[in-house]
Amino acid sequence: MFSFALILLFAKPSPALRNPKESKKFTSFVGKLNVCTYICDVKLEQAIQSNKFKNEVHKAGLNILYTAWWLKTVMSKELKEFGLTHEQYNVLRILKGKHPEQMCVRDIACRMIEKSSNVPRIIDRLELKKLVKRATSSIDKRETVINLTQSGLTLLEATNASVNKVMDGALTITNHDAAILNQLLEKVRATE
Amino acid sequence: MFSFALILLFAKPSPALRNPKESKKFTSFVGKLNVCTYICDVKLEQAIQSNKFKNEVHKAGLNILYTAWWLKTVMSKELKEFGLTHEQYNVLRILKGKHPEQMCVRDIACRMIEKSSNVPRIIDRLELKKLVKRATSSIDKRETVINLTQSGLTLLEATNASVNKVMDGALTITNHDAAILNQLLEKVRATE
DNA sequence: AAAAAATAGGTGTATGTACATATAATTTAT
DNA sequence: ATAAATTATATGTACATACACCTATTTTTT
Repeated sequence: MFSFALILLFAKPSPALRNPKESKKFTSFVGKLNVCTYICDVKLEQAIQSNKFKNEVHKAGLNILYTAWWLKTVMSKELKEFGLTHEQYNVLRILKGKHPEQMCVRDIACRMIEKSSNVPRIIDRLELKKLVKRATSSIDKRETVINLTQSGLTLLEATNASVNKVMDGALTITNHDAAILNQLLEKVRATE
Repeated sequence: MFSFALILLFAKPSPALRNPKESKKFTSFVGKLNVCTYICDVKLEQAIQSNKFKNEVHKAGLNILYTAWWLKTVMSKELKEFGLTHEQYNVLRILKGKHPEQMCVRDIACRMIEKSSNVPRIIDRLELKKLVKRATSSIDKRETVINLTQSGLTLLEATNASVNKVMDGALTITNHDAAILNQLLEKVRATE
């Protein structure tokens, strides 16, 4: 459902037989679909047209990167309906978690999934859309405190239902498998 | 080792006790370290300072996004030594896979991990650095064919060793666990 | 063969990322 | 109490992403 955009971009195989090796490799995976760019691809091998991985660990690294890209694409497609980017939505949700308390920029940055996101500039855009309000903290004048506006709150509520529905639909995994996946991802990151 | 940049940005806890609830939540996780931004964080809860997940599936979604960000950061740090970005490195590796055959832009795009990367512009930068060469295909004049130069090949070889070492060091998971992880990630994406 | 459709690549714009640096305010060290 | 260090935020720049749109070329349709 959210895959149409990419299908439009890439759906048809390259013209005919100019590159027969290519088509062969390709069809050996999935018949006549040009899976290399079909967003619903299941297999990493198809998604990035490679099956030469050094080992399962290396493959897992690529798999994590690819799955994250896939998930972001699915989410962004949904968020676009509401005029929000993934990052703007993330900031709004973080603010909601404390609402009606306000938060300073640093506290928001700490809770971002992508730590190096440039929070001041994301807030610039939310402020332009009047979804949040900025003010200087009276306690510490270095701090900028941010507050959800009523319209920000309303938009977020409207978005949440839609996003949750898509997430539930897209992530086809049981709660039990998800728990194992969570453990493994944390093992992956367990650099000593 | 690759975490210094972020530690510098965020390492010290907020000044004192202005927000005691906050510090408490924080110290209950890891003592005196401000884990929220410590790049080697193991637990997602610490990394994004939240433990209110709808369910394990939802948490897995965030965990995948966070792990991908973490992995990209680790890799990028290493690639910077060679003056390459993650995406430029990805394109070079894809070209190497076919070398000495040349590839057209579309074939490269198909193999990218992040499908919507703007390949022509990434190639612009590689070309400026004389790591690749562009030419118009004689068979189909719409196509631009790209070739690794000798210096591109040399740089890639130098980079690979370094990147593999870091990947092996960073991804602390057994081959067996990685295989399970790969299966689970493919289940996640198995939208019907 | 001519018209229509599709394809490959490129470009423009808004947004975001990565990183260096700047400025004002606050805290710490002396 | 003052100087030095730190903190919070913002800004500038290069690179990348997301998406719309453009042009030249090739393929398909008629």
